[in-house]
Amino acid sequence: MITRMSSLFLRTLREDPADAEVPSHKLLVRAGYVRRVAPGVYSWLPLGLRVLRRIEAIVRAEMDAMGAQEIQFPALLPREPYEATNRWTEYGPNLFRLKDRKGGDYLLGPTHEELFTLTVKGEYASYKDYPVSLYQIQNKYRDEARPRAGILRGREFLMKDSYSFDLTDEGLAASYGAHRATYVRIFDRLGLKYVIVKATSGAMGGSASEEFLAEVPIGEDTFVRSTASDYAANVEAVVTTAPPARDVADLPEAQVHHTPGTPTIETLVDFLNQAGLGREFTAADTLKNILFKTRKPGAKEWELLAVGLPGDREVDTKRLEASLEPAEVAVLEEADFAKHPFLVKGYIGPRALLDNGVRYLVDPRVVTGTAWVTGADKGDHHVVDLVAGRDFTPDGTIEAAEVREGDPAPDGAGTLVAARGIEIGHVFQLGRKYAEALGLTALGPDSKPVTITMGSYGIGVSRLVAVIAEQYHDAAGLVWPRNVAPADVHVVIAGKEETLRAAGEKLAEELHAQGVEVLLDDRTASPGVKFKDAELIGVPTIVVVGRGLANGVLEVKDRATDTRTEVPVDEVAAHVVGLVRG
RNA sequence: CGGGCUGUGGCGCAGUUUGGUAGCGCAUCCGCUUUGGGAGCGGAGGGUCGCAGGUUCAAAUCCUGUCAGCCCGACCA
Repeated sequence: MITRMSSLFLRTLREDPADAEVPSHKLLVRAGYVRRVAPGVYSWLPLGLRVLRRIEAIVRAEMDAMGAQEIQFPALLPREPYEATNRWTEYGPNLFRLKDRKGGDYLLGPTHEELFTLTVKGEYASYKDYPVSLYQIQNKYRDEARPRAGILRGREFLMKDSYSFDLTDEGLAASYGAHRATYVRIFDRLGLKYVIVKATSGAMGGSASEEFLAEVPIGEDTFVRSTASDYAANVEAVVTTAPPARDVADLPEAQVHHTPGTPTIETLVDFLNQAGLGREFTAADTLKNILFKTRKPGAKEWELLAVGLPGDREVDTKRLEASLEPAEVAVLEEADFAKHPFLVKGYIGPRALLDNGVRYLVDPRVVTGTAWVTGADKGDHHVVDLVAGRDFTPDGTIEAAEVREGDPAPDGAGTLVAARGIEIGHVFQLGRKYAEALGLTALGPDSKPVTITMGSYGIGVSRLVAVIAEQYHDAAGLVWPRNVAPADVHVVIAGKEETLRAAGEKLAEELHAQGVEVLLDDRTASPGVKFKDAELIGVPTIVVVGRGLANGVLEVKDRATDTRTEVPVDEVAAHVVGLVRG
């Protein structure tokens, strides 16, 4: 196809839109790919729609190749199925709800687990029907509290979601593996730089969950990876490397010291180092005990929880919550301290906690044989050389301490560094939650019902347009990878002479005849305008039909490297076809 | 939900402090010139200044209220 810019529905902007912050948002708007309609809601203009469709086609091709079957549900859904799984209420304010003229409740689907499950239930009844994987590529709706960054995080977005249905856990594992491999192929074809991180499976009780994170500086997810291996994980999933336990036999006795005016770790360390104890203390030698309260789902009563951490580490709330899920966590309030006089703020030690039956979990670094400076359970007193496994035995360990750059990687190779990413895909062994809630079973060979086990897998298709733009742009504009570019080649007629126009038209026809998608700039604008637009739009190959024509050559530019090659006119078509076909 | 900032032609902004005929750049249209890096000159169209109420002879400007947007955080994934 030849797309003529003289008639293309396109208006590029010279200036960045005021509401755009991140590069992809600025460039996609400036280059005329998308336009904002409402917060988090965007229109796709012709060039943008082409990129979206090309990404969608790659996703579809790979999903089909793995044997998943495409179906399509409505975006407008009735309340009932979501009532059955409790998500009508559980999903909270992020759910777009609406009423029909009769007052009936509807919603705009945020995900479609219920519909997929019910549909399979409606069609399949025998074990012989399984396994099966279904997918759709469909708009999703979430009333995000704060949409941002253009199409990177919208309230309407295009998502590929698929679900696998298996009879057995082994089957689910295989379906999960197949999806994961397919995702790798999709993201590789899209040219993305990404990592696969372990994700917490959350309250849904799934056994395995991984996120595909595209590495972009403006990403909203922080993850860590190893300097020496391909280990990468969400901060919530990092497992602390614990030192080996030590023999407690030769360790000095614990001693209580009067430590006036030391309610914080900093003041304590300063005090100890001036107390003449014959050694140097650091914050990492102290054990601080932080009080929380937790409540199990459905329970009324809060339960006390103390977390013991090396004094140089803060609690990472997300890691703490992930470790305690599905229970709720809250910090202890003044009133709670008042109720438990044995908790001496600033001087809480393991003994009072354990003596009073408070659940006490410690950082994995607190292994048997480690000696600590910690609270002595009365004001202005600390105990030195309190040894784990000898003087106190915690109820267990917990991953609650912050992860820091330089910490050893859990796989033993290298240290951790932080990076930013944005989620582009998620694979998740859902298990039987939805099948149980909605009664999806198959009759086995013994005529007994078997509850189906499910996997759920998502790819943010529209988000990928922005993510690719984030990874592929420069100061002048977008730089699309060939697989997703809105055209294969951008032919610029750089001048007004009829000979230039004729040569440009002829080249476009030749390329078109060979199946190359051509964007032809046949406008009357000045060459400078056309060059700027070509760079903004970001088609990977630009052919300039200009002053070189007098010498029988055209200029072929590579958008990414700015390499310019002069090619004889009658060889240009073949040259470009060679580039496009790679 | 908390904090900060902002609402003025299609887009980007000035004007608000100190009330007095609504302005600039880009884009659009017409004419002439120009054509290898977002052209020049001349002309033109287009805005009830987010909305409501108030103060005033007079409000984009001051006051009250309200709505919306953006950014940071919380939340979500």
